Amino acid sequence: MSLRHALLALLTVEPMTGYDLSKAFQASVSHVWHAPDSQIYPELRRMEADGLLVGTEVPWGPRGKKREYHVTEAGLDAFRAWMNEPLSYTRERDPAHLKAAYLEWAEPDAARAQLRAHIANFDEQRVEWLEKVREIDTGTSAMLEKRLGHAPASEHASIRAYKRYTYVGLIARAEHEIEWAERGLVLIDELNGTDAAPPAD
Amino acid sequence: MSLRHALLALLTVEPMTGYDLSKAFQASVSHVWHAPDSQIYPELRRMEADGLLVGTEVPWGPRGKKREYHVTEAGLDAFRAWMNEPLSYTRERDPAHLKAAYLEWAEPDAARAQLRAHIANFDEQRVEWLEKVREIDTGTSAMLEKRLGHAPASEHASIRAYKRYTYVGLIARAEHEIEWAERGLVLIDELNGTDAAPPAD
DNA sequence: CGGACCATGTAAGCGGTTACATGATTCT
DNA sequence: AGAATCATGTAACCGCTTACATGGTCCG
Repeated sequence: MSLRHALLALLTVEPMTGYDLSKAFQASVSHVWHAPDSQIYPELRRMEADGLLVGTEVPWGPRGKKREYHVTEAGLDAFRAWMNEPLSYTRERDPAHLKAAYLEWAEPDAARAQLRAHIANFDEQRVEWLEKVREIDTGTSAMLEKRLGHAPASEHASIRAYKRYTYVGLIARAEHEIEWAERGLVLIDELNGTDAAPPAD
Repeated sequence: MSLRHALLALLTVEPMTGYDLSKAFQASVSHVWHAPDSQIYPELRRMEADGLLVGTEVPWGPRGKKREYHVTEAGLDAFRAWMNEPLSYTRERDPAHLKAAYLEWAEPDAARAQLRAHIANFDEQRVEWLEKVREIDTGTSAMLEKRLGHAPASEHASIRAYKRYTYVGLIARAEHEIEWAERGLVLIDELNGTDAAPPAD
């Protein structure tokens, strides 16, 4: 049910079409939340049916049209309610750590490749999030600046701070995952005796 | 598709029933992977149909019976193949960080409660994993000791080391999440001016 | 005899993935 | 004219959750 709230979060900035939201997901929430078109369009229809959004047909070119959604009062209430209610933490399901626990079954090279992929994955995320923080700090995030434009000045500090806080936390987590995988690479070498003889010194 | 491989991982130790596996999930893989009975039993049937397992009916009491599964060669091959192939990293979907990014929408107290729940959740996990590491170190993990009993002595170090490595990594991650949430609590206080006046000293 | 535990599922539904399908617009 | 992009979905399937259902065993 978080897709619904992620969509609400984005639509609190300004009315958007399904296509806009799809792009916004990639540009602004990517790596915190992902959703394909095939999920976004039907969900928007459902949200409209539930009264959280109102969709209006907007002409686009001579024959084309698009549907722009804006949040209703009920939608804002639903979003605030979600923000105020505690999250239910679901059980861990972590394939990378599951595999790590049984790494003795893998070929050493496959085990190394696994951990290198882990590093590559989180390094990529890290770079993206560093860029997000830079955008927050330099005022070059289109979505954030629009959001600030519609919010009272008294809230600007909070809005900016919470976004920054989120991304900085994700960067730290990515760095932790990278360090963990790097320790794993060392461990694989140790267990497979790549070092000729441990120096007794 | 990881449930299947988690089940294979556990069944490489010794033959077990669905009920045993359900318990083993709670005791040994809990918080790395969770699966309810309603998922385990049908999956075991499917795995048997796919030739990865063989199930044998074992009498249990005067009229009762249970089905004990053991891994076939094909099952071992499938498990090794999974261990040797790289994981595909799926997109992030992280409700806690999604909410954190929009914390200005929550009441300060709700925001605090949210972060405290985050701390409680990861603190609980941390305690469980610390206990797992202790069991590994003291040789009091039933599953691990059984596993070592069936493995050549030359592999004991690796088996133990990878399990330890996994849990230590998870502990570090939990601690990171706790630290992040604690920074968040400080941030909420700062933004809501709980401190009467910042000491200029 | 009752309560804790052992044992094995079915069924409905949900959120998400993957693949497919269609057509208009804008720019070069 | 063709390519990139804008725009909106449908359909099949999959893994997982939640709720429900049933019956046997073991021990005090």
